Amino acid sequence: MDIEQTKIPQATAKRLPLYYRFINNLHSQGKLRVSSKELSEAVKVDSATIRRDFSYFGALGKKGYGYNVEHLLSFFRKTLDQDEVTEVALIGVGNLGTAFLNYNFMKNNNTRIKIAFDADQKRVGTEVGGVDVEHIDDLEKKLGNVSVAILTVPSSAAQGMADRLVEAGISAILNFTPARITVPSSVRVHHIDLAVELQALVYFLKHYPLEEAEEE
Amino acid sequence: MDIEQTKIPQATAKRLPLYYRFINNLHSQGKLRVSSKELSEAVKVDSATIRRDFSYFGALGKKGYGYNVEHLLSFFRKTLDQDEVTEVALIGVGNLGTAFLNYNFMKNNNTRIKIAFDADQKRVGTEVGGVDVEHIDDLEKKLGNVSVAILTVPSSAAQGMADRLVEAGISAILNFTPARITVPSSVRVHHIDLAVELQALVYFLKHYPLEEAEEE
DNA sequence: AAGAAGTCGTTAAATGTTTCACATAGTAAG
DNA sequence: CTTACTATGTGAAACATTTAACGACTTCTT
Repeated sequence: MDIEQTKIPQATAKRLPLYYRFINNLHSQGKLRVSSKELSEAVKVDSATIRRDFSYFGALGKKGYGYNVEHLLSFFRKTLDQDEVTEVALIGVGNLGTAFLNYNFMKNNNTRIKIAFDADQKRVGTEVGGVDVEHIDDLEKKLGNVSVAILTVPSSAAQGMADRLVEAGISAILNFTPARITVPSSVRVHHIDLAVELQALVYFLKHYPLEEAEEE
Repeated sequence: MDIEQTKIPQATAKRLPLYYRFINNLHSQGKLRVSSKELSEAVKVDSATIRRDFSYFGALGKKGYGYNVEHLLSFFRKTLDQDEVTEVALIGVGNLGTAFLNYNFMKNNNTRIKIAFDADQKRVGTEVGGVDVEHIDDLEKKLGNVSVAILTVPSSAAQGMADRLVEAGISAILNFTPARITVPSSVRVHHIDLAVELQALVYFLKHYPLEEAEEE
């Protein structure tokens, strides 16, 4: 079905959801056409990069005109499987987990947090952001065929939970704990390490001076 | 002072905080030496990449021996300015903001959230995770010489808040809103877009199949 | 209808990052 | 001391990504 798509660079793939959201915005605003230059200003990605990214999917635009918003939107919807919702489980309803549950992922999105798990009996049985919280002991029983998990547990519990998720058949984990988890090569893991992000920003700030402020 | 450091690749710079944390762990465990191979398994970064990264800072190791943990740690502490705390302000004490305030950034870290701001009078005057919450109207008055801001406001407020932060003299913004904010070129912005991260993971899962599970 | 202006899609060049592979220098042991 | 081993640091190759530049085609203007 998508043998060709395998050739799309990862850097491009990571930008697709971003493009999708902005194209969606344009569509809501009733805009009919958009150029790579305009889009570039909105998403802060070089216009040549945008044209290159789009070109991996064939000729989406028209020379001298730009891109038709409607067409672009329906194309991206297909490509990002916006019509097919991916169900997600959230593990660990602490502060960060709660933030996720309350975050409205559904606005432009193809993912739904279907179920949440926590070890704290006080939270079990409650509903957070419209999602039922189950006890972590029932993970295997209640996970169903959910294939993606968001891991927002304390880092000491991360590897153990990852093992259980893998055993339960999960295919991908979005890991928000500082722990670097080990999983079989068939499971995809993305790390988002908030402390590292903040430290890296501070490091860049101190060591990579930007040009001096130009007055607005 | 760090003319040489300007040459360090950004990809390397982003890994430094990660290395630092794991070296710190090893030190706490009383480990005296570590090889690039060992470290590689812990942080999930190729050992050649680790050696290359370290080499930008000169010869930190010894051939045939590896790296002295104590020495590595004190080197990284200096390099990442661990002795000098960078003060951070958090804007928007919603779910995500609260998660940040409760997150213990201080464990291995050179950053401290010193003050938080919110528009909701009910939150003003309270303390979350040990940080006082001030009213957003007092931003300019109470910001002091804080140079980094974490932006966890609704995306509709993002650009406006960014403008105020810039005006108030902030140097770097960690933007958790989906909005792509526009700032003068002297201000550094990093985006972390949770919805995009999740969508990208799902996209990779569907379009970039990993090798089949090898039994553990 | 013709010329001017605009914008894509792409070739080629530049830039950035990772990985291989090995000479070298140090360790460890007898 | 000598030999065997180990693991760094790095030159060079491979790989990945971005950016510049421009020919070709479309739309717009007169």
